[in-house]
Amino acid sequence: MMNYWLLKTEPSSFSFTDLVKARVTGWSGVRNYQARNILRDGMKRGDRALIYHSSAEPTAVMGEAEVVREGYPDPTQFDPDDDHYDPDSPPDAPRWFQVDVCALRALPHPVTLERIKRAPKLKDMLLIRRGMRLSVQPVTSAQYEEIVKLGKSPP
DNA sequence: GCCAACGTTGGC
DNA sequence: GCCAACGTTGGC
Repeated sequence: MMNYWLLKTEPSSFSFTDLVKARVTGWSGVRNYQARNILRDGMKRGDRALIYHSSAEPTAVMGEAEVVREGYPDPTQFDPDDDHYDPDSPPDAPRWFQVDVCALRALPHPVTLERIKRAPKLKDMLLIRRGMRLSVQPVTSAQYEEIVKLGKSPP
């Protein structure tokens, strides 16, 4: 049973292009408990994820990725030189987790937030729920397929 | 456990 | 840069 997700990233720090270049990447730096629970318990090998650019021009789903390693402790929480260092995370019971993802393919036409808001089939996406800021969130298979379909044609 | 103050996210 | 809508922290 495959699950579907959406991962937000700010392209100024890590873009979908960076993911393509890196091939396999640890999705590190998530510091929200709800998102942590999804990374630790929800995401399974083979699951698919939409990669979304936030705080970008335009804000849009850029491409697809696959989960290639399930949740394990995010090493950046123990690195004092890292922006996401968490001195309160116990090494024997790490607080923050990450998965590894691999880029699958770019959408030929990135699906902008504006377009998502206009698509009737996408009206229930968590992404466009008011105040919904989760950086790791579930999507339904129908929502996932609709985004991929929209991404094949210009707006 | 309540809740005010504070910090963060993220669209605009 | 603004600010709404959160989430977190910490005094009580």
